[in-house]
Parts: sequence; structure tokens; C-alpha cells
Amino acid sequence: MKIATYNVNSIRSRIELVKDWLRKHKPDVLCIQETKVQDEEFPLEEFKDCRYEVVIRGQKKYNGVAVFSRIPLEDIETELPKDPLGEARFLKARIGKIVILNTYIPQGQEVDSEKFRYKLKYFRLLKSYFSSYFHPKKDFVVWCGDMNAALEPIDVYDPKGLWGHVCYCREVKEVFEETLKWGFIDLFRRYHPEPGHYTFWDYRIPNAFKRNLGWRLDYILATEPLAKTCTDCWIDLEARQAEKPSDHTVLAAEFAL
DNA sequence: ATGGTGGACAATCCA
Repeated sequence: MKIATYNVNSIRSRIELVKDWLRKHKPDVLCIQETKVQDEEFPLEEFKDCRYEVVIRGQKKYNGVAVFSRIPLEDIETELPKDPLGEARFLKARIGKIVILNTYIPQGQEVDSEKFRYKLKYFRLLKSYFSSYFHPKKDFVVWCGDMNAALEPIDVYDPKGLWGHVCYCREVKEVFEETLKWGFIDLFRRYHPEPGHYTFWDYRIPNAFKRNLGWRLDYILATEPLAKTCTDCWIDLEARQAEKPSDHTVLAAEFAL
């Protein structure tokens, strides 16, 4: 079973890229973030002929998540319980015993802002959701998404210069680590412990991708029983070679299931 | 040097 995650930065601008990726890699599940479209305007008809079920949770202009699946999805939920804002950032679905979670974590704008406090709260709400609904040693849960968080110096291109950024600072590191400690394993790091692997390159830095000035902000995280079945996890840099790439790229994982 | 680019959407907000 192959599961992938991709921040598309507008699904309407990335239709061809997403269709090509689905055709080429045939994932069983693709979680996308930042669809930037309300549900009525999601281009569902573009995906009619590629035999994927599509579950969407969007809003106007910002945020928005969706899940593509070759296998029928059950128990779909579109709201993180107790989320005070209810923005389009969360999708949950189930395939057999595997629970799939797709999140677009708030970026936080700047440290000490209201949005930053909401970001920290969002991680705490997720941890509380995990512990109320799942068992880290018994349940097969995969949590995919753009977490807008880097944990280690090797996860960013300039650890000294960037320390203190909303995506790489003490508060975010602490709360994300605390959430992971509930029982999630970072699958990409398990296979690639070396520095220099990123999933995001800021459009505003000239030639950031070419110079590999990136961040690792996207994750596929699995509970122990599911992580045991994982055979590989990789970043697809080729998705960034497209004519009009997103500022993120695709991260994928393979499971012996 | 306090910018840069890209997306939504229609004057700015967000990343």
C-alpha cells in the first residue's frame, strides 16, 4: 500500500501535476493540503476518469484539504473535535483497520501573534484527539500533512539563522514533539537520517530549489503497528521539476499491507 | 537592501 502527501498550493493550479503524479505513481491514498477552493468549486470532474474517490474539505481562498483514494473510504470526518475556528485543515477517513489523518497545520504568521497561539493550540487539540480516539500500540493510524514545523537543525537549510521562525522555534518544537511522543514515528527520518532533505522551498528566495535552500515541513507519521509494516519513505523531487510546481513537493511511503 | 514570488481574488491577505 502506497500513501502520499502533497501541499498543492491551489488544486486548480496543480490539476495536471496531481493527475500526472497519480497516473505515474498510482498511490492508494494521496492527501493534499492548501487546495484553496470551496467545496462547490473543487474540480471533481477533472478526476472523474482516474478512478479515485475524492473527499474534500475546503473553504474560500485559504487552507483546504482533500484525500484521493483508490480504495473506498469509510468514517469520514471533516472537523478536528473542539477546534474553535473550524477552518478547512482536517480530514479523517478509514480504510479497513487503517485510519488516515490529513492535516494542514496553521502556519502561525509570526511568533507571539494570535495565529501563532492558535498553531500551538492546534497541536494540543490533535494530541488530545489522538489520545481520546486511538491507542498508539494497537491502532493503525497514519497522520499525513503539512505540519508547518521543523524539529531538528538538519530539517532546515540555515538552522542558526532560521531559529525563532514560526515553523522552527522552541514553542513549536516542544508542542510538536509532545504530540509525536503520544505514539507517532517519523517515517522519512527512519530511512534518511542525513541532512539536506527538504519538502518545501520558499518561492521568495531566488532559486531556492536549485540551491536547495529548503525546509522539511511535510510528514508521514505512523503509529507503531503501522510503522512496522512500512518498507520505504521518500521525497519525490521530480514533482518539483514540473512546469509550474508547488513550493512543496510530494512525500510518499510504502507499506507491506 | 526591511525586498523577493505565487495564489486567490479583486484591495490585500497569506505563505
